[in-house]
Amino acid sequence: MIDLSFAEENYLKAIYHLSSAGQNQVNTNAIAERLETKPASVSDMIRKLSEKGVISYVKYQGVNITEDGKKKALWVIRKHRLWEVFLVEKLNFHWDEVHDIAEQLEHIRSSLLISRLDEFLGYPKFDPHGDPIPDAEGIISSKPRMILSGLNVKSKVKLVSLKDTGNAFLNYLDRIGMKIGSRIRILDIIEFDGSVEIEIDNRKRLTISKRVADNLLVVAD
Amino acid sequence: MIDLSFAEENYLKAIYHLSSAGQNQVNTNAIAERLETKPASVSDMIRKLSEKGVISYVKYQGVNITEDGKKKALWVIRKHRLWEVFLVEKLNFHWDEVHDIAEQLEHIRSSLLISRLDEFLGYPKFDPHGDPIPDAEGIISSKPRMILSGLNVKSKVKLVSLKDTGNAFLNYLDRIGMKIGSRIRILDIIEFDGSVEIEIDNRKRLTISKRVADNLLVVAD
DNA sequence: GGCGATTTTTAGATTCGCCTAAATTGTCTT
DNA sequence: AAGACAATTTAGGCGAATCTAAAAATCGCC
Repeated sequence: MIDLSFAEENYLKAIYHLSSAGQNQVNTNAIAERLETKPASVSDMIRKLSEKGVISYVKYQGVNITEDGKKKALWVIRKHRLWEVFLVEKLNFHWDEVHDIAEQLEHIRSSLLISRLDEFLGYPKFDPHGDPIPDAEGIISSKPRMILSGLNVKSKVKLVSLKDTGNAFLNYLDRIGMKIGSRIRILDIIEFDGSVEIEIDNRKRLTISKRVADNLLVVAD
Repeated sequence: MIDLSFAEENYLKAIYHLSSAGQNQVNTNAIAERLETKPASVSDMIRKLSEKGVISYVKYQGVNITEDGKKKALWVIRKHRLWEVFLVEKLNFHWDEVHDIAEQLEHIRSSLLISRLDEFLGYPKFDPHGDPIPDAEGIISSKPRMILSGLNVKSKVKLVSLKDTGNAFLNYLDRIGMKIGSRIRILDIIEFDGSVEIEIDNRKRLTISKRVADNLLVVAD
């Protein structure tokens, strides 16, 4: 059970994300685009990863991640998200500043380090973007996330993540007093433009545009 | 001012340590031995590092680190030692467990991360082994370390580091109540076998063997 | 001061991760 | 159903970092 290289871990992570966010069959170009590399490089790496048993693939027909591959990907994701919590909670980074650093830290090899870090952080269940943190066995025990704009009137949900993490959007959310963890009740949906009337934390009522609602990821509450 | 690769950073660090622990001229074999690599690989890397201006060298005549190289080496050392403090102080690692992990963490690229970490740790001046932590400018402001067995009677010193970090030695120190930071007064030195009578923290008196005294690094107090 | 031993460098190969260019396979449109 | 076009793979090459084997330079001993 030899370790994967940094590059291999990054490919595997990309394949995991693509396959869990869409169909099972992940295609070469999608991986290349996600990793900002060339399809030819992806083909090369796919061969190596499949020799190592973390993905299975048939030429010209895309990639499937294996159970072993999924476990390894989730281990990297666990490390990434725990480090993000550390950076935000302990080192006072803002949640939109931590990705690049966590992208490096996720490759540090030491399972003892990660279990100690987990303990130090108080066993967090979500990272600062609202994404769930897999446990040491790679199990994600959390509700599926949904996009607010896809829900029905009267839904009661909790904000767990954002799709857009640009400053303009973050500032807007600050201004209306909405943050990760906020309870949201959907009061009405305007058919004309898709804007949504909501109540935040049982206190504040306001209307948000469809554009905003498209970028709010929530779980049933 | 392009970043050095991980391997380049490791070579530079080794060269720095060798040149500050001995003569200026560092020879190829010494570097190879320290990095557990082959002299041929070292020759190759030396060429590259000197092209980048971090060392200067004349063929067959060893290596000198430049000012720029020293600065870069000290930056890596600063990161290494701060991470060691983090691992011991925050994650409850024992000081003899942290080296391999810090060896990985020292290559993480983000000066903001390091300044935040420094702040989080309360601007420590020494790592868990007693080695001084360079500041952000690469300046080490701390007294030179000495070996206890080389001092005279009546010296008053502070324990800052150990040469032997094996478990047997650490257990012994625990047992006699000596730890990094302990104040030590030298009461007498037995000529016959070089053992040393000391007083620890103005409380406890005992005699330690020369062998033990050889492994205690102290600074004037 | 010369010669054998040691140190250092060079030469040539390998693996990894990437690239470009070209060939191949698959899909879609008409 | 046959091209045209898109996706994918192969071929060949490159730089980084390593190695072994061999050549070159230096050191040190007599």
